Amino acid sequence: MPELPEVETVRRGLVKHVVGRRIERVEVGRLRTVRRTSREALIDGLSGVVITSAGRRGKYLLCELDSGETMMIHLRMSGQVLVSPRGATRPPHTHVVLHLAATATQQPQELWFVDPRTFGEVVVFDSAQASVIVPELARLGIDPIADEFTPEMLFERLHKKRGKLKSVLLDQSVVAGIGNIYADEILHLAKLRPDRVPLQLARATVTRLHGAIVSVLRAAVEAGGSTLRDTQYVDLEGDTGNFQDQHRVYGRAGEQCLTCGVARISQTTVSGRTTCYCRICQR
DNA sequence: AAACAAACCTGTGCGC
DNA sequence: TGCGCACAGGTTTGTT
Repeated sequence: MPELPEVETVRRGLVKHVVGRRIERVEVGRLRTVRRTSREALIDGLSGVVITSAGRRGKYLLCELDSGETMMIHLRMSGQVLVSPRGATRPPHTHVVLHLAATATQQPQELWFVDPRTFGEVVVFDSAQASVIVPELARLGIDPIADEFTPEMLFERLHKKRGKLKSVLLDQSVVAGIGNIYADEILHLAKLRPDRVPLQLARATVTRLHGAIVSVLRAAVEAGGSTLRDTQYVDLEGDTGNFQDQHRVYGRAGEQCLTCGVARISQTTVSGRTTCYCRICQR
C-alpha cells in the first residue's frame, strides 16, 4: 500500500504525536512482525526509552531513540500506525503496541502497529549492527523529497540501468520511495511510456521526468497520500488521504484519459505490476 | 548480469 | 446467498 507520500504522512503524524514521549511498556503479538530479531529484542530495545525523532528514507520509517538505537518500521503492503487513547479497543491484526507515557499536556496513549498481511515489520537496532540487521538501508537510492535531488543525478542513475523505465522508477536503489501508484502517475505527467528505454532518454526528457517525480510526490504529500477503495491506508489519527481524487491513470484502465480526452486508459504489465497509461499522451 | 516468477499473507470484490 | 478465483500499495529470493 504505502509509498513515499503515505509514509511521509505517517512520519509527520509521529512527529506530532509520538516524538518526545517515553515508551512505558511494549506488547508484541505476532512474532512475524518482529521476525528480523525477536520479541525480546523489541521489548528490551523500546521499553523505557524516549523517541527523539522521526525520519524517513524512501518507504522506511526511522525513529531515533534516546538509548542511541533506532527503531525501523516498514508498512509493506498493509501496515498501519495508529495512535489511540490508553485502553481503546484494538482492531484485528494489531501486532505491536507501544504504551506511551502521559506528559504534562497529554493523556497516556498507545501506538499500534496493525498489519493484516503481516509483510510489514518493526525492528530496533544500533548503528554497529545496522549493516547486518537492515542491510537494505545502505542500498537505498536518493530520496526525492528529503534529499537534494537534481535532474543531473537522475540522468546519471537512469543511464546506468537497463530494463523498462517504469521498472527503473520502481527500483529503490535508484530513487527511493516510488511505488506502483506513483510510478504510473509520474510517467503520465512526464508524458513518457512505461516501456521507454532509460538509456535513450535525452537530458531534456530526463529533466521533465525529474520535474514530474518531484511535483507528483509533493502534491501527494500535500494531499496526505492516496487511500484506495479498501481504505487500508490511513494516517496516525485514522484519517484517509485525498490524493486518489487526483489520480489520472492509476486504477482508471478503460476510462477516458482526463488529459487528452481522446484515448481510453490502457492497461499492461511491467515487472509483474499492473500498469496504466495513456497511449496518446505518453510517448 | 539481468529479467522474470514465485513467495510471503489476508481481505475483498467479482463472476457464476 | 455462497463459493472460488483473481488480485492488491512491497520487497526478497530463487530461477531462467
